[in-house]
Amino acid sequence: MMMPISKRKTSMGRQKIEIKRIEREEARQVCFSKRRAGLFKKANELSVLCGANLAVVVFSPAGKPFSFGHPSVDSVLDRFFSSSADPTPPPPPSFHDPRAMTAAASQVPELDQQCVELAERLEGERVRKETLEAALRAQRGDFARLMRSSVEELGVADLERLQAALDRLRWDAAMRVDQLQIEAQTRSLTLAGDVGSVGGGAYLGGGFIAAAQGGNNIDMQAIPAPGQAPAGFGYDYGIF
Amino acid sequence: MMMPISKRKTSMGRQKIEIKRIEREEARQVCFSKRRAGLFKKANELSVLCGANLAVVVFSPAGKPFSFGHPSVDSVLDRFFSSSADPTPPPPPSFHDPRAMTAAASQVPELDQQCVELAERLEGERVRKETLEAALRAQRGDFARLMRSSVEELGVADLERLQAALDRLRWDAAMRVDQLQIEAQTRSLTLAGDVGSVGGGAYLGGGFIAAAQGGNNIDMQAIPAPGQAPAGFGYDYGIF
DNA sequence: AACTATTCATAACG
DNA sequence: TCGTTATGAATAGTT
Repeated sequence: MMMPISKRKTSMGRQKIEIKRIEREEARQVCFSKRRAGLFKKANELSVLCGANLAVVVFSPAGKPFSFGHPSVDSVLDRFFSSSADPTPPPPPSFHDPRAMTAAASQVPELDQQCVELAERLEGERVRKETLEAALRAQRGDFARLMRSSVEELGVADLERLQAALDRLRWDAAMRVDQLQIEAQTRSLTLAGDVGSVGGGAYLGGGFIAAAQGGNNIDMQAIPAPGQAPAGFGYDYGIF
Repeated sequence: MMMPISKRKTSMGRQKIEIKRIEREEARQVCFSKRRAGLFKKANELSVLCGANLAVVVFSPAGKPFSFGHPSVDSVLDRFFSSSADPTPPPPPSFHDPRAMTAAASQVPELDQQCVELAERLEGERVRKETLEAALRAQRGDFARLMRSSVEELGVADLERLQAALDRLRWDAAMRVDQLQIEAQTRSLTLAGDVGSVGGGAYLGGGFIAAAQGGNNIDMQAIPAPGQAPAGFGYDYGIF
């Protein structure tokens, strides 16, 4: 066990540290980089080893956002929101997009007209939708900020009023959904009857990402430019 | 250096494994539990050491959702969405830069982070209260109008997503209401080690995983089953 | 960024 | 699921 005299310890090795905020700015930044990489690696391993869907979103001390997701950040967060938001949909809608029935239609000639109408309506709707979604996206940030600020800074009374407002909005939306459904059903009643039930061609508008198993269909990226929309992130799922 | 014959290696220790899907069901579940705990621990350490805001959402192989966030999952995801949707916070000044007052930080590691956050929130509230409330009222009105007009135009799929989104927002607000009410109480309870399972039955169990290192304001939980109030702290929301 | 001594995480097992 | 152990991995401090 001879040590070459000339070669003493060249490192103190890893020292034990307390888990508390690192005050020294530079050290904090270095630690962040290392540990963020480690965290993402762990996240990836977990997703691969166990086939788990997961998303990680991290803001650096400087405010830069980083994210990791399997199969994608969006799909995981969508799933998360859905599972947490589902509790109370009052007039539970049973089937989805009228678009789904377009394919199922037209066996009977006289019903083609219905299909055409629906398709036309769809087209117009699609155009309008794009415009509106853009507007809504613009609003989304504001609204998110509104929620955040209200959630953190307003009192209970304000929050309850806000809840009431949200309830009304949701009610309006639900009413509208029902109307559209009834309308669609009425118009295509003689067609295929009940078109899709629930699961059918459900992901027409959603665009679900199939999880590539075995391989690594992952999504790991950093958003460098502060003050810019994170390129490569598709938050174009429509609303939220 | 003779080994006592009677005492061979009692463990193979950690073996190197390939990062690929674990096929054996049970082993996969075990691995998931351990690694999820490890991931959350790492996430917590990162948030504490570097003061980073972060959120982790994980679905178990069985589909059960787990989440960890600092300061909270929602706030981080809202910020994430905002930063991707609207990188340039206009009138409402950015209230989210914890780094702004980090200089005044720690001597007492346990309480430091909390103090900073509380002081931050208080300060922000004091300075912006009137302005904020006015802005919120205005924005709320605008948003409501926008939504009302939008529901007339959007497709069913979009409307359903909107419903889900509104449900989530309402859920967030409800959570916050409750948090405001119990904040003082729970603050003293947030110190705990890792807690094991998320008890409960099918799919989404109630229950939670609370873990706080160094007395930080974090949020680690499994979300509740649909139709149930978020359980785990032993209180009831009574809002829905 | 690279290096290394050390702490930490965890695969295998009871 | 929980505890133990030996070993693979992550990383704090230094260069």
